[in-house]
Amino acid sequence: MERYNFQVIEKKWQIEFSKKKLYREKGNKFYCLEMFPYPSGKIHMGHVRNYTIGDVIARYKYLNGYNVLHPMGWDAFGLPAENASKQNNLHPKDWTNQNIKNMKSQLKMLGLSIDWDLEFSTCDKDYYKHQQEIFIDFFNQGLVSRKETYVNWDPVEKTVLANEQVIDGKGWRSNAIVERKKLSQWFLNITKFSDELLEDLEKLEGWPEKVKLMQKNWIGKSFGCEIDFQIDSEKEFVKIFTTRPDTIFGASFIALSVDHPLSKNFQSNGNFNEFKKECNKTGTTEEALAHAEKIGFDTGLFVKHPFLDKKIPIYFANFVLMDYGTGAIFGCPAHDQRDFDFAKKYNLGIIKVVDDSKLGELEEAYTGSGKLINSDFLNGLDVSAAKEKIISEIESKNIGVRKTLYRLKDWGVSRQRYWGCPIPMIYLEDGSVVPVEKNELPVELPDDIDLNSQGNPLESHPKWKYTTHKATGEKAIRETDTLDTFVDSSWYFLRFCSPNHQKSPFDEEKINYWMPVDQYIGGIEHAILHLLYSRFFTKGLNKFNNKIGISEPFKNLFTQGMVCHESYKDKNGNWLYPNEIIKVDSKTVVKKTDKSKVTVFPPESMSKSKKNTIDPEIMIKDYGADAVRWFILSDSPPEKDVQWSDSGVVSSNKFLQKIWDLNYSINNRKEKKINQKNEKEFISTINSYINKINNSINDFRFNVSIAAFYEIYNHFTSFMKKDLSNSTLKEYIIKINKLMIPFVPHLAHECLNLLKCKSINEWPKIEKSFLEEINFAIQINGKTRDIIKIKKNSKVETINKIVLSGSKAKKYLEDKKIIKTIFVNNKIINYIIK
RNA sequence: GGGGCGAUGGCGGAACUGGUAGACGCGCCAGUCUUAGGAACUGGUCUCGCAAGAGGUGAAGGUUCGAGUCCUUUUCGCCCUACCA
Repeated sequence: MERYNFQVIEKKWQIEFSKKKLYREKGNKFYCLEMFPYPSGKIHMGHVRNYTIGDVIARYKYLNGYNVLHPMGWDAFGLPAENASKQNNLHPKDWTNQNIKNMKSQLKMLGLSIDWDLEFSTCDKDYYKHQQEIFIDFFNQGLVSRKETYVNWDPVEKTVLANEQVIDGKGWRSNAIVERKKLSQWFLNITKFSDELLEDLEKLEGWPEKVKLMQKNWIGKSFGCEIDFQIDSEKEFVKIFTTRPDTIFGASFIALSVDHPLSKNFQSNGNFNEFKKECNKTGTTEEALAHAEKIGFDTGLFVKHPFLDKKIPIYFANFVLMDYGTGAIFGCPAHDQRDFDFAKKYNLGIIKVVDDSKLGELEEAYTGSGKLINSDFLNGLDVSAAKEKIISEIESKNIGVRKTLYRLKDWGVSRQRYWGCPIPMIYLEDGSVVPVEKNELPVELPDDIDLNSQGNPLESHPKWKYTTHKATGEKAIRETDTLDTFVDSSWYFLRFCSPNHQKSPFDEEKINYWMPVDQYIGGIEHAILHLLYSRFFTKGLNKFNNKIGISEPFKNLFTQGMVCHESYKDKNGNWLYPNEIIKVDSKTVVKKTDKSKVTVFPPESMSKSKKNTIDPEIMIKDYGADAVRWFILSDSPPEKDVQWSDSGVVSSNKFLQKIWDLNYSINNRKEKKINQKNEKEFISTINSYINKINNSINDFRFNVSIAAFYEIYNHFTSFMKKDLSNSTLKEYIIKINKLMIPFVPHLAHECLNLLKCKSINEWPKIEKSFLEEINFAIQINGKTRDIIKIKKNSKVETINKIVLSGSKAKKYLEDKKIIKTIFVNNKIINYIIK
């Protein structure tokens, strides 16, 4: 067998790839983008999968005649750099640049078709300068506001977190229980686009339904109305929000959040304060929240029912949130489960107002549809009609208004951190806040900082902090907060179109040509945050700057699954890396060092904490980049999780070796006799495989493409032995090599080189004339009895003749009466017999 | 609690709009060749059966000439989300 030396050959082609880009003079544009990597220092298998998928698409589109943009850069700001700096006494800038250098060389080892001339980092002042400009534009357009609000304070990271960064009441990174703290913060007013962000989801046909649904739920639009309930014996009102105004005749209590303004009246009430404490104690775990008991505090106050001569008690309740709606609700126990639980506990009335067509007492709330009962003028209407009627009634009585509510909140972007984009605002002595003059940009991050100072190092950097307002010469103080790093990644895809443009964030002409991104590829973990923010930025820029002419940044989105591996624990309960264990047999796994027994845990997403990671660089060095790419694409559909297996990559390597050997053998094959039947059969099958590969690439089913290559290899080896011309074999192995370029670019190029192929930058066309014969199924009573090869569009009569003259199905038809024949062109014929 | 996705051999997974179930790979079994090795090659591998054949896609029912695919019910698993009024 002819050896293939991937170490030497891959390096050789990587030099070629870095010179050769995917641009073409002619052809439609195609912008292929993978999600922005954070420069953590080393690539992991998740990156390998992401960029391999992207590379397949980029190269495939290029070979099919597209002018392809395939850039890469670095999402380089963020907390890890600061933490690492403290540990290693290395400046965040140096730590980040080192990491970038290392990761870039690792990515190059994968043989990706990236145009590195477009590379930039978000921590480059050339980049964040333009970001500051956009921020100021947004500020002038009313898309930025400053609000004094309660924020999610992470006591470990000593910073504010966005709502989206709080998971189960804990910081997404530190896992510390998040505290509430009142701070003045900068907000991007994403809620100004709530409706557009929601409605435009429908335009995104190339997005997974799942992601669109997650965004829809996150925006959380709901219809209903506000109603004012007059507090008995007082002039005050309680304003509530409800989506079920139709159930107002079933109202039996009012529930307020403990933070509701009315709570001021109870500040000196010890019982109330105790109750409030009790509410705050409610656990933060999922389990606790799911089963948290509904508890209330009776205020002793009542409201008047707006349509009945009835008093309704007011409670404070732990399940009412201040930051949604008005922080107050009316409870209709019969038709809301929470209200039902609450009413049971405090013995409040349960009045059925929607007919559930069941007799007797309710055992749980009925939330379905039906006709209204016990509801005066609403009786007999169904739920939606009742809603309409009651809302107009409420509006005409002037006690409330129709209202649409969103769950989406404005995006708090202030971070009390050093390693981020400085917010280009200054505070004047009179207390006003103004943007930095645009010609003063960038507001540069100072290098000389003391990272060991408490809190934000920018706070304790007087030279940087104290400045003057250039327009008036007034003394001023800089904003020392920096921007959330999600801001950095909300427009980088625009910058890639013209990364060196100096005058403005982007060259309009370039944007108009390249945007939107034709294919965006990344992880599902960005389904909400990053993708929603990017959509918001695009809309913000489009609406006010009118520069980009698009309202959605990503035409097609693909979310890949994770890379998984088993994890191992030794007898002392310590996690072990895969290379610290030995598999004795299918059941026994032992530790390398002392041969002690190891417990094996089922595969899950690779993570450093469980040490179930595989270093891509080692795999590339041992088996070659092509083998790693091949394996990661071959084993599972790309949107599903894939399980890394060493034996899988070993066999990938072996197969690629065989492909090389096949090319070599064809190149040196002795000429054989020519057999026309063989020629035709060989070529027609190859054409059906080309068809299969085209379809599977277009559908992102690369595992199916790869299966087809295995079949192709088997097809070639069986025909190598038969009578078939060398020219045919050579012609078609060249086509196959071209089909392999997107998957294994090094090997494919080397093979084409071996065969002295000159025209490599084109995709093989299917020769339709060779796809005339098809497999056709013969069924008897719905059971398949034979498969025959026939010409496309053969007539029933022709098929009948073939069946009766010699097919395996013939014997089933003898002496039988055919009562019906079902014929489906090019597929089956089904004889129904008695 | 709400929402979504899924269930096919020992394993990962194929099967385009209903039309050859199990492609392809891994693993396993047997054989060949061997400086007997975790190399290479050949054959086998859903179940029952010597065979012809029959059964078979989590379970039950339905529609159809024909169901892994469509409908109803149900069980299990995974993911997201959360007192959102």
